[in-house]
Amino acid sequence: MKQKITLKKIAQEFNVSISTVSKALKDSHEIGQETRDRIQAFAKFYNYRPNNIALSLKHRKTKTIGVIIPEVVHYFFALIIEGVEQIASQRGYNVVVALPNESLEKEIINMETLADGLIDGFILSLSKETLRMQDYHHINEAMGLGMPVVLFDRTVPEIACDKVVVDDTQGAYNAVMHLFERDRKNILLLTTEDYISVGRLRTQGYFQALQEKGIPLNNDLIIKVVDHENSDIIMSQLEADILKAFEQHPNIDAIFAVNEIYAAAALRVVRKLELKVPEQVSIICFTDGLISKYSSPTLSTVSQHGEEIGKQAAHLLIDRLESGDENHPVSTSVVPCSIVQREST
Amino acid sequence: MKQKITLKKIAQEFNVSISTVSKALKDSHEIGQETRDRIQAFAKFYNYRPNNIALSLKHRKTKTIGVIIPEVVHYFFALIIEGVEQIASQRGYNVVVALPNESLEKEIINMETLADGLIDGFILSLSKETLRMQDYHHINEAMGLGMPVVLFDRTVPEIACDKVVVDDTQGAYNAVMHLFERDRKNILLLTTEDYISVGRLRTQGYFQALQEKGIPLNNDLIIKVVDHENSDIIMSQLEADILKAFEQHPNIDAIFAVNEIYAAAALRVVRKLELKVPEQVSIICFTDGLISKYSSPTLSTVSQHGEEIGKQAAHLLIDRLESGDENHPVSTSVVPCSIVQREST
DNA sequence: TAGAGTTACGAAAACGTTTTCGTGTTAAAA
DNA sequence: TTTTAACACGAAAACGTTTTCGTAACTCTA
Repeated sequence: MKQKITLKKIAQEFNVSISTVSKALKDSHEIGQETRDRIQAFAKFYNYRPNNIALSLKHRKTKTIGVIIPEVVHYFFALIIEGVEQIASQRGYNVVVALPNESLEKEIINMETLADGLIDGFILSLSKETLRMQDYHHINEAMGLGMPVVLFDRTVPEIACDKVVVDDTQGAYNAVMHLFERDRKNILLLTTEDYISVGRLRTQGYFQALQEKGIPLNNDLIIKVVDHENSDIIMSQLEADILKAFEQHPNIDAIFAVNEIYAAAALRVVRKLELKVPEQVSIICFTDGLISKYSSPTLSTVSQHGEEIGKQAAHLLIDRLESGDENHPVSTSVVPCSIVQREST
Repeated sequence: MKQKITLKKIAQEFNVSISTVSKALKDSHEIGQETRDRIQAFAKFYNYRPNNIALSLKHRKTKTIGVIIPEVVHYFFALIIEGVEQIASQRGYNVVVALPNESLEKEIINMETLADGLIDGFILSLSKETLRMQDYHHINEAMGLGMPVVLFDRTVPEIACDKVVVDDTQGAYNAVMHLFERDRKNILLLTTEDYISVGRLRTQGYFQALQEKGIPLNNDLIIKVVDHENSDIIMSQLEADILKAFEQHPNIDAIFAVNEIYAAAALRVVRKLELKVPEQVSIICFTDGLISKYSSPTLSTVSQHGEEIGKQAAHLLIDRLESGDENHPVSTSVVPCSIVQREST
């Protein structure tokens, strides 16, 4: 096993000092042309690469940013990462990602280990548990220690930092309007409990659209999915609820789901009832992911433009990092949603 | 902004040396009980946490392992990460993940930046492009520099390192047998081009099963999907191919796909043809992911137990890291597949 | 030929730790 | 009282860099 080559070894080889080597490799005019050439050739031959750890220690910054994603499996989050990576590499930063898997405890651990010198700043979306517990001390602590944080998608007002959010209310409103345009009147809403901000906001959008159309709110047409560790239980409960809704209200002619998993459940029930999509029942949902794209019929969705969110978050973070200004004002950027129409509407 | 607290600052506070502080925090008996207590209390109060970068530089190891995943969006890879994380945190390691997005170039960049001091070893699955180009120099270079590598899922014999693979051939064989047991005779195979090892192996399993049943190979029943940057083009081409196969061979009564995306395409075509699943056509595929779980009907799959793969890979890597033995023998561990039966068979 | 300027390099500090090896002080043993 | 041991702590090197500040040896200029 060849050991990694260091400045010291090169210096020994040429009987010069470490500083000379360092400068020679940076093509400093302080070093004679001939020495420079020889050292550079040698370094190239042995594939010298500076040790990042040493650089980080020296410069007290790591040029890497940490992305914390509650759950990888969402295509949406995958897009975020891609967006962040694009901008990061453009602007000379590395990206590492951590996956607390919706757990507050792991979120804290992830943040702490990353914060201990490994990264310069965070881009993160809060885990469900964090939201439920309303425990944000770790985020605020990190910021208190001068570690910038950009929150995206699942944010809360209690944390004063840069944020990138989608216009959930507007997106939901548009989705429901999209259904109205197709002469749908009785729209079943599948949403989350209110502590999930995005669920709450999307529910609001639904309300707004109804109100504007002068359609009275019918609580029977709102199903709030109760979260549970076991996703199978969530799903079967949800399907039962949807079935019941259809039994009580056979005139339901559209479904709006706040994510594609719920829409998939709806699709199963609708199929069981032998209703035609989209002829008898239209379906539209948030999250333009794999399930919507590959289900049959394919599902119309509200796309949140994950990549764009990732890009903006990265820009926001790096801008702050490079401003060096402690009082850099916080900003919230809102990226609009757009409707992706497919077979289900 | 409070600056992060360091040993030096604590030392100043107490008018002792840095070494004393370091030892006190480690509860060394070299330091008087009283001093120890006071320093520990102070450190706790100010929430002292050692700087990881400095530790890494000192110990010349980072206690973090890098996982390189060609594409996040696969649920399978998400499971891998979870498995790795579990074992890693159990054994005191951090995990960072990089996502080259199926590109050889990004794979190389990712590896290089991580290798420059950020991690102690790699767990990775080769990107499609890497496999196509058969360019493995970066992997071998990393290993040459004493950076251990564990390959999983998409592996090649040209790289001599620890590996964790699924028994693709066996899994495919079992899947096809599963179809035979349901009296299916004419099985359409949807597979990849042969340079993707897992596709090739799964195709082999299909051949084996047919051979054992004495059923002659019919090339019309084998569709090899040509890869393309634009997944929509892949999909529509695939759907056209499947449709053609059904037109030429109306007696097709089952489909075996090497991944769930292809199965989703099959499902769409079958629906278009108004064939009942599973009554008229059974479907089974590799990759027990979200699409299979949430499609309707739900798809039977060959599960590769991603989490288990991740766990074994992590163990393999950490074992090697901690053995300190340059000649630690390489091993390949094979984790069996199992069939998850759902509505489609 | 003295002074100034240039060239080509080295010494050393710094980043935050850990760890080995002293060493001065005090207490116990001979 | 001298020797020895235990105790409590500090100095310094090391990890691999970057960077500031010197400085010796030349080369000009006047």
